[in-house]
Amino acid sequence: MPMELTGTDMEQLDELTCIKHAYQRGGFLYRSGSKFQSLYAIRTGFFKTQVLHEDGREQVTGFQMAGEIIGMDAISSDAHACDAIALEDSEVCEIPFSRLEELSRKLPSLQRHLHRILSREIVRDQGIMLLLGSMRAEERLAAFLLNLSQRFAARGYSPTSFYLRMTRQEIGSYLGMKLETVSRTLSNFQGVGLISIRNKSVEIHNLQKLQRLVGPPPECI
Amino acid sequence: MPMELTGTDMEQLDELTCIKHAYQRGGFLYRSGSKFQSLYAIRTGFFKTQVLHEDGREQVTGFQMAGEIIGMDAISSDAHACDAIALEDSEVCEIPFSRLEELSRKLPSLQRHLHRILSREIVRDQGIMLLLGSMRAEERLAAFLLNLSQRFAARGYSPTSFYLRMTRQEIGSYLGMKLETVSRTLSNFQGVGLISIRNKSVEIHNLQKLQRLVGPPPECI
DNA sequence: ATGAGTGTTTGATGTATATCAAAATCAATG
DNA sequence: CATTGATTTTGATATACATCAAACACTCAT
Repeated sequence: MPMELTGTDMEQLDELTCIKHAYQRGGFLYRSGSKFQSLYAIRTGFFKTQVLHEDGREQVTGFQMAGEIIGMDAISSDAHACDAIALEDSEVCEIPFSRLEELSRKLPSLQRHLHRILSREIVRDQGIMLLLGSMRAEERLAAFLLNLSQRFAARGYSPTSFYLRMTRQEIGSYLGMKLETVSRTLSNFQGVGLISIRNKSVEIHNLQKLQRLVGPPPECI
Repeated sequence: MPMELTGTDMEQLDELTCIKHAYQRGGFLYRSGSKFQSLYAIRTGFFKTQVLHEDGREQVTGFQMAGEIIGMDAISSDAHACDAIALEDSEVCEIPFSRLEELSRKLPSLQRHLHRILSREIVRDQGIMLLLGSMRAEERLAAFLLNLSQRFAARGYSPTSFYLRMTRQEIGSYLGMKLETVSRTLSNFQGVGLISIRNKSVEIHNLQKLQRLVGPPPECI
């Protein structure tokens, strides 16, 4: 998990023997309200997290992929605050949180790492607030595609050609728009030659143009 | 800061002698990009945090009041990710983060407390994502007023009569709507007798009705 | 293969909220 | 106390996105 640990630290880290679990597509990693015990490191696969409003409305709060840690919202109340659902067959490492806390008291570098992970999640959420609060549909979708592109690239996959694991409906929920608007906007992008999209396969033809789209609102150009 | 500490722990906690600072209204507690050193506990007053997009757009990400901790977004990158600005004359306690980490290695209850605070911020942000992604202007504003109400109540102030420290513009930025829409919606609330609002003084006449407003979308009633 | 069911696209229309604009109110300062 | 600038309210209009609806394409199981 952490990369910047010294040799002896590393051995102690082994104590944090995570338990591996497999989840089928559609399976719940955890449910909102269930007792908090562990964080989960995604080894392979793809998840979404969503919060449900009493009245049935749902909001997708994130899409998580290999190497990312999930479940941190539950620390504050000892119960999970959202659902986590596998979007494809996946493997996760369960990290018992009490062990992690114990160990991070002994290993300052692990402690620092944990704090960074928690903080990174806060920064990510703020980015989404910016997106939801002040961007138009086109910009949101461009930002979304660029974000996926970067994360795939960071994992050694193509930044310009990838497969969407989520439905238009889930993209829309995440970005605060309706599935029809998602579909229309993607079609527009294709229409102007920015991307090719056929079902869930995306090919980005012009990353820079996409980046410029996220930028200033139309009146400012 | 933490309430659930044993006696001897408490003495050690004294080592975490925070440095007190005063800020005038309009003053920056920290700026986006500045080096991260400390978290800040607000003792008195009122702050806002905002992220700025390159192209000038800004998004208010939160309003913080006495007793709340601020600055946690900066842990992940060692630099602040947003601005924090005093909305009235305020006092904060600076908590050097390296000292806090050090001490929380010795005091499990402090460690746990810190983790909870970080996690609570994540949960809060998810709530705002839900609000921005799936609520209408009326619901957002009702949720906003109720949230302020609860937080004032928790501090011993009236939950039904309080003073808004922020402008309509700042409320709008926070809630993802324009200041005119904020103004109009507040006028509507007043029109139907839900609240009285004169400039920045709010009086809530019917908390329950306000609560019901946050709930289901109109078609579902 | 074939059909059922789910997900996607596209069109026509409606509506919530943004935009533009002007007046009214408030706060600060000399 | 008067003046200036910021903030707020309110109205008229525009527009981005939602809604409703129907056709179309996948996926999966029989």
